[in-house]
Amino acid sequence: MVNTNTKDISNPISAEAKDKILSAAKAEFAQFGFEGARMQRVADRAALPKPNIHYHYQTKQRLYQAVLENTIESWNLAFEELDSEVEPAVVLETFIREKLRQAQKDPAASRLFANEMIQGAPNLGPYLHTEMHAWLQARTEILRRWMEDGKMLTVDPERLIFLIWAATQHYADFQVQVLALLNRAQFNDQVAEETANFLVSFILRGCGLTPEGETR
Amino acid sequence: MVNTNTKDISNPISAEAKDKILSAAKAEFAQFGFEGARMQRVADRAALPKPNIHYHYQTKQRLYQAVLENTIESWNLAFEELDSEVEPAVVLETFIREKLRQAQKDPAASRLFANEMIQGAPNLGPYLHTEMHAWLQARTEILRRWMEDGKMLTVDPERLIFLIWAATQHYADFQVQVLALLNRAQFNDQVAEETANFLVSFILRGCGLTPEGETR
DNA sequence: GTCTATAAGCTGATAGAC
DNA sequence: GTCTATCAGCTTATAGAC
Repeated sequence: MVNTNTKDISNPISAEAKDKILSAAKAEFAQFGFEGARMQRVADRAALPKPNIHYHYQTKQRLYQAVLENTIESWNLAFEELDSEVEPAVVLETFIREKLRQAQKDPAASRLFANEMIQGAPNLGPYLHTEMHAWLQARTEILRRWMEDGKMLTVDPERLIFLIWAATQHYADFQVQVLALLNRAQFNDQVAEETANFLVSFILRGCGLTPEGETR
Repeated sequence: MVNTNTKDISNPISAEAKDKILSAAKAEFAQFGFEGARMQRVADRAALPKPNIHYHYQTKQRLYQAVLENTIESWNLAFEELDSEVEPAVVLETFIREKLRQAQKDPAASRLFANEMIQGAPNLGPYLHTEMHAWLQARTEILRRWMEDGKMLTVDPERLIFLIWAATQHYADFQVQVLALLNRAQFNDQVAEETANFLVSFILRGCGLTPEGETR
């Protein structure tokens, strides 16, 4: 095996097919989970014959892992920001808005993880205890420092992160419920903006960080 | 069909078998979703031969709908409380603690709904637009009245409910992730208590309802 | 009502032509 | 690398004995 990268640069046509398959598989696994996913539907979504999928990824299990790795990659890229020296309110607001933006732009990624977690993380179990744990530790350390410095109220930092994750991912994972209950047809920019504004002001207030313009 | 109830009172033995099947099916559908669920695994979980499942519920689809209806029933029973004349802080605290208690006691119910929503609510679509919509309307009306009366800060009432749902259900749906990141082996009473205390004080503060003992 | 045996069709995966 | 044809095993569901 010469090249284990996601994209095989040596053959653009093959790389394009692999990307198309990966994207189709992501949607399929996100909606139905690993066991519920069908290779035929992946092929249909990618508009390719079924054997092509097996040619590029051999088995359903390998395809699933490729999708997971590919998604985690882009997932992590976006959230390194929460470690700056700027004001807590600004950092938290950026974090919340970015998470919500991802939930709107790529709900399939969120649903893919939700499915994997609901099933008990059979594939991402090790990841939770290593990279994700380390990521969380680094963020909570920053939060703890802010609390010690009196820059924000003292709250359980891990559970604060959990709440932000849950509250933002909810708009991807439960999108159909949210839209039905809000009488909206789609999760467009307006709904996203209203949601972001609510979440930012509500969560900042919970952290003792009075949103600007609010009188106390 | 004489008796369409969940429990067939006329035959206790049969009723017991149906309950055992329903409980097993709930666990299976909660973990794998409708398409990922296997009738053989349902039978194994119920410790019954597979044909018995089909004798009582005919098809996989009917079994799934029976599980959904059964779960919604017990789901709704617990949340009528949010319409009293007592203090907002008390009502919200009761609501949050009750939701979290359910997430701990019956995580399968939460995961079942999560799976159905992630898949786009193919079976609960109508329910979202009728009963659930009506339930939410009634609660947000109470919240709006409290806001008008100055009893709490003015925030988007629908999204406040969404946040409480998301934040509490997270501990059922993402339990494996939460436990891994908190370095805990199980979601026991202590973890639940710590979580409830965090959520209550954080969310009440977000609503402008200072938790008792907090200095501002 | 319960269970063993089995049918009919679907699903992941491959053989082999191009 | 891509596609048609196809296999082996699994999955839902039922037939029929008890």
